Amino acid sequence: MPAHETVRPKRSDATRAAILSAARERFAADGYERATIRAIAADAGIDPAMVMRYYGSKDRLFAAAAEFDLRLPDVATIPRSRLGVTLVGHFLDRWEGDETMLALLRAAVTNESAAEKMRAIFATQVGPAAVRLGHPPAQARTRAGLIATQMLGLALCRYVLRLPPIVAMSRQDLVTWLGPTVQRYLTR
Amino acid sequence: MPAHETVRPKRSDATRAAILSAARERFAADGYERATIRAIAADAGIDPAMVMRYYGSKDRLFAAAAEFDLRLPDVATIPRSRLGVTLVGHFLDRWEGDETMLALLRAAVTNESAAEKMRAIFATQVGPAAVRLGHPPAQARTRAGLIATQMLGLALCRYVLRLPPIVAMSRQDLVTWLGPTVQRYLTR
DNA sequence: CCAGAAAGTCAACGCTTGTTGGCAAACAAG
DNA sequence: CTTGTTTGCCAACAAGCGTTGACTTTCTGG
Repeated sequence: MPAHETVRPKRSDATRAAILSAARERFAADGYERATIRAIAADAGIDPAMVMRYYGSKDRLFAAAAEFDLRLPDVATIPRSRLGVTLVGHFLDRWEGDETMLALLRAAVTNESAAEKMRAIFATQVGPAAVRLGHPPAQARTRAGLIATQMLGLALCRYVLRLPPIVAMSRQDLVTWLGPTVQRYLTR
Repeated sequence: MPAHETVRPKRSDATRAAILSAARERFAADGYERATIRAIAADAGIDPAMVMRYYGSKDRLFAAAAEFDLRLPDVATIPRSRLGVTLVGHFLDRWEGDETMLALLRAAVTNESAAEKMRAIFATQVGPAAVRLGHPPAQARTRAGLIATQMLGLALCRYVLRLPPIVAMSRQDLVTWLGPTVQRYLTR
């Protein structure tokens, strides 16, 4: 197989993608243990055995389905005074457009490898942003953690627990209320 | 049985208590579905059938084990400027001394009746506190929800996900950082 | 001391789960 | 057309689950 040619898409790619998409949905809706391979396979319209063939085990399927990048903007390009509101808005966009984060959050509560993935996201994606703002590394890690408490708490209350007052709030309301909090955690 | 006499403690009360205590531990450590009746019974040193006899079903056992009262102090007696730090300290005390809240949080992510219980706690215990501070009811509910995002987010990161920077922080650090946030959510 | 109730044990049920191996159909290459 | 490989389905497994009913042991009131 010549390396310079584009690899021809395999016939099974569509199935793989269908499995991954169904898996994200189920993990997001039900959490790790209640999302069954059989249900995921049924959603994808294929046999449970195919899930095993392509992903090996439920654990590895979850690992593949929960790959997530926050895609944080470069904080250096954001006006200092608008850091908080911008980031809160970005988190909301990133979560509502893709249920991967919800799957990860629901699973992380009872699954250790999912929890580890969540820790890695804040350590490797939010932490460096705080460093770029001029904070020493140790302090940057703390600030990233504080942002996690507020933003994951928001996700928990709005999407998982569905607290009525939080569900009722508009995107703008949330940005207005939580923006200053994140601003303070990031800039003192 | 004369009503004026104290009811003699039944012989089974110790067992009932042991089951409840083991159940709280397991639900807190493993979440609702991974905490098995068999494991709870083993921890309590009795047969799984006893759990069924005394609590009827796993659902009802959980309901009994997750009864929780925040025991919020009367906000009217707290100096206005210290409301935030006082409440954050109180939440921390209430959570570290009793794993019921952790059991409830872990279970609420995948169990609807646990989620309902969590919603009720903030609606009936935190909401009224905001009303007592002079806010109109609708606004008080919103404020209680905002406090939930921050305090449940803290519990999630510190006790469930175990984010290292949040685990490393002292009680005093947390009060200092989160106090002003809760203060703002409560007093504008 | 004795009958009846309470407390506790034991073995099993029906069901669901992740996972496996064998076999049929569809495709690709010669 | 004939191979060999890829893709897929089917049936079954071993294990674990919540739950049940029959049985034995322990206590208690008269």
